Amino acid sequence: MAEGYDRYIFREVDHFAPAQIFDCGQCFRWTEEADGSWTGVAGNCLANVKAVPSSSGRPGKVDVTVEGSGTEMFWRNYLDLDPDYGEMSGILMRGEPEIMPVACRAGQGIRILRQDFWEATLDFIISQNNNIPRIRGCIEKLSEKFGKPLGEFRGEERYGLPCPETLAELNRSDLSDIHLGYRDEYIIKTASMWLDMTEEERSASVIDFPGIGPKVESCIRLFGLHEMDAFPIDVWVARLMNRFYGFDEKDKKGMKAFAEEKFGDLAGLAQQYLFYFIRGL
DNA sequence: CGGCAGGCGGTTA
DNA sequence: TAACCGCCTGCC
Repeated sequence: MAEGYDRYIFREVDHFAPAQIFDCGQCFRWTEEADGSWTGVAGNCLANVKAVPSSSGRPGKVDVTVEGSGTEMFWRNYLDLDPDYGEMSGILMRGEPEIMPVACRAGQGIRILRQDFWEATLDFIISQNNNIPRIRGCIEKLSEKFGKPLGEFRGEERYGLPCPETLAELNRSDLSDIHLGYRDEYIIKTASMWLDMTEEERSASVIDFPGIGPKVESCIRLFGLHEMDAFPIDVWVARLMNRFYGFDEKDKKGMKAFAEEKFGDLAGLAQQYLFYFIRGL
């Protein structure tokens, strides 16, 4: 290993499966290495994360190797290592006896990352009318072209996500080689609006940014503001709600009310278990 | 080539 | 308020 890396070992962690956390649609910048560890970018910090299981079902360790400025506290917070996911999934299982226990067991290594508000905003505007591999490609290309170089990890240079100041200055033609389609306009407008607002104004009016409707807003609230009661309904969740609970796939209102009643404060976590479960079927 | 997936914005009644 | 369609790219 090269010099200049910091390494943090978090002990006694259970409910932590990188493949579930980084590949369940909440983030787009993490990729799996041949050894089963995951490398990715959060904020302007580059890291490699590895789960180290211990014997016979005891809580294991999370091994984080960092290139950049992220502190131990930053990564503990970003990976959401403090909340008791066993307790939270237990509450969800007891509240809904039909499909939730199965979904919770299938995705018991899921945690909801505490991502940056701007990062979630940019990512989920790009996610509209789009699929995960293409979203990942767009965000990588955007970062390579307009983001800050963060250093190399295992021979590959990585870049931070472009800041709103940079994107607000661009024309649509600057973004044409990223292949964002009509979303390029939303990104530029949102970036310039972002700069004129306080943090309170931004979080109070997420849905007023161009390119953000109810679904994208819910994603930004859940993943960028860690509002655990937000319940994003994408096509997969709508299909699941139809298949297992008999909702009409267009009845988003009914689904929201159901989620609020059954899952309450933990609806967002419930959504992640359900999303992970239905995608695996 | 056509069909389709994906979520928002705008228009219509 | 709901119903509908266009937007853009990539994959089948």
